[in-house]
Amino acid sequence: MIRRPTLAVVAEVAGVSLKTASRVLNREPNVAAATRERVLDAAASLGFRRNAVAADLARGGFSRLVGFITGDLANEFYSALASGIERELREHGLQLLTASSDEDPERESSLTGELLERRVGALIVTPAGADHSALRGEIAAGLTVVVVDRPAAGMDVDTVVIDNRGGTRAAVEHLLAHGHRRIAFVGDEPHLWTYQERSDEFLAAMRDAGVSDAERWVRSGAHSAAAARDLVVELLDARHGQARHGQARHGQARDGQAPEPPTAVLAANNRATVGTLQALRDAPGGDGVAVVGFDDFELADLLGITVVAYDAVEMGRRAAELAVARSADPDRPVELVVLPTRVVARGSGEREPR
Amino acid sequence: MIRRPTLAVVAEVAGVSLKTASRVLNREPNVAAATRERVLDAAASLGFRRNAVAADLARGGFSRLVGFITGDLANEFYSALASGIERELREHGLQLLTASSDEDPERESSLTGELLERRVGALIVTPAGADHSALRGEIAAGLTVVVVDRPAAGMDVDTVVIDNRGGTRAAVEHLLAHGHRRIAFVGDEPHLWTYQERSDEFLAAMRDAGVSDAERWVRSGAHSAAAARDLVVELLDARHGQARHGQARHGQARDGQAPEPPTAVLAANNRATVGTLQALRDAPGGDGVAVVGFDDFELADLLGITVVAYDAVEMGRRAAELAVARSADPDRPVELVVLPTRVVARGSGEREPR
DNA sequence: TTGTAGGCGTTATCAT
DNA sequence: ATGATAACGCCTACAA
Repeated sequence: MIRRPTLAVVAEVAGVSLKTASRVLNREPNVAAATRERVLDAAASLGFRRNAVAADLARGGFSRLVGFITGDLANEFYSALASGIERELREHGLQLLTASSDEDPERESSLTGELLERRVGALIVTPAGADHSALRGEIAAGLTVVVVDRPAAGMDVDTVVIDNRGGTRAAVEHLLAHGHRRIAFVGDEPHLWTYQERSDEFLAAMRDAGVSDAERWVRSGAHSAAAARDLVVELLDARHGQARHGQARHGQARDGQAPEPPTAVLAANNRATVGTLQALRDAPGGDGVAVVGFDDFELADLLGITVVAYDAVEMGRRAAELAVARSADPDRPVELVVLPTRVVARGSGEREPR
Repeated sequence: MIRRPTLAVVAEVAGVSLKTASRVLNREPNVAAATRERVLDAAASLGFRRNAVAADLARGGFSRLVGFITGDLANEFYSALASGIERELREHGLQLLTASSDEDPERESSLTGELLERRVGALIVTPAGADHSALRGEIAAGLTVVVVDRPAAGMDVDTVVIDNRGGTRAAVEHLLAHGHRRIAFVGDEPHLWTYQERSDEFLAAMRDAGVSDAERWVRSGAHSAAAARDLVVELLDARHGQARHGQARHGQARDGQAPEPPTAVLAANNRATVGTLQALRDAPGGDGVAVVGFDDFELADLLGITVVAYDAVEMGRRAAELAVARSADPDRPVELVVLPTRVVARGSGEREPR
């Protein structure tokens, strides 16, 4: 195991000083063409490879690495983000360091620590917890932080999100336009920002359409497809309808009001969509119910599922872009990027109510 | 933008030498308890964070980073790999640096270079090209390389693959057991190792079952769902059958033989599966055709698709494990890990031929 | 255009 | 148990 040649060796072989060799290999100006040649030849013949570790240390401050802390890399949404981030970073000569928090705030903060030890120039985060005290200190100390997907409460940092409200409203209006009034909303955990945005706007849109008691059909807890499936099965069961569900906040039956099953479902995330489809397949009274899902997914096309789609790769790219911009100019105003969504009609959302 | 406190500062505040502070923070033995306390206090109060860049440089040789060069991070298979890799690396205090080659050999080699500059301790690669001359030199120089998914031709390195032949044979036998004899094989690009393994074994299994002319139903080029769809539509069109397809190597019609459409399709990768399903939905004569897909996917369950499944996250984990093991002992024998596959019956593969 | 000196923040060696 | 001192490989001044 021979040691790699260093810049000093290259310089010696080329018969120049270390600094001159450095200049050549960094494409700095003010080097005679002949000298450049000699250095390049020497480097090539030695198989020289600059040591980015040493370079970063010498330069001081941050390394040319950017950290990405995600909920779970195996999740297609996060990996799409990672893909967009990596692509953009490369344009700027930066490398991506990824770490999965498993949506665990504690793990998130320990990962943050590890990445900071690596002196990442920026941290791109899909915040798991609500407490970002650790990060706040770092930001004050000059760390660039960009959050994606959900804003970080109480932290004034660059943020990239999608237009959750716009997408939700478009979905609701799409269903309303096809004649639906009894529309159910099946969402993830209520504490998630995206849940709140989407459910709030769902209710607002319904209210604007003259449906004032849409709360009856709002359900949360669809963190997995299985949970979503159960929620929808229950919704479809007209005999119990809304009253049975555990979440008193939303599910209250109004006295004397006939429980009616929804004719359409707005599934507020991709797992909810899958669960909803399972429920519609399995439960009596499931067919004919319209579905619009938030988040596009690969087979939505084949399945004919109407969705609210957006570009996750672009989201990642924009986040990386913000990270780079802020690193270059720490004083620039904080930016909030809101990416558009669009309804992609594929059949499931265009069924008329029976 | 204040500079971070260094170990020297911590030592000074604690009233000890730099080396002692270092010992404490690295949990080295031979430090008096009282001294340890003082150093820990100083570090905490200063908000000290070790600089991994400097540490790696001082230690010399490799950094505590591992590189992963993948075809496309946005692809769910690769991101599953990345997830498994990252999880395993973390156990060993290593961090993951990811880079996407877009399956472009040229890009793969430039990424390799960038990662090597970062002095990664190991490189985990899903090899895109056939030429790995650059890597070979590095391996000779002591770099740990592990390849995943496909072996690297002409390089004797640790490898993790799935049992492509076993999975293929199981799928074929599954279909044979349900009465199919006219089974089509729809695969990716012929130059891919996985294609070769799967198509070879397909033919062997068919031959073993007494079907000697299964080549008639072998198709390649299903790199995208759309391409796969076209291939299957053509296969189903009994009037032209196999003769029409451009790939003379496989598709030759035998003179005087009646063209018969297949009663079952073995889709050799997940995109091929999607395309096949689209074709069966759209083309006349498509329904009733049995399908088994290689690679499991999220909605296979909902769609009732029988697949050859395996654990991609585990694949990544094993690769990382090998990388760690070899870094620790460069002289250990090269290992080839073959992960098992299993047929998951969900309906589409159990249809009897009409 | 080229070179010299000093330092980046650790870890390793070898004393004490 | 502790500490001085020299690497590690490069870059940034600042000369020449």
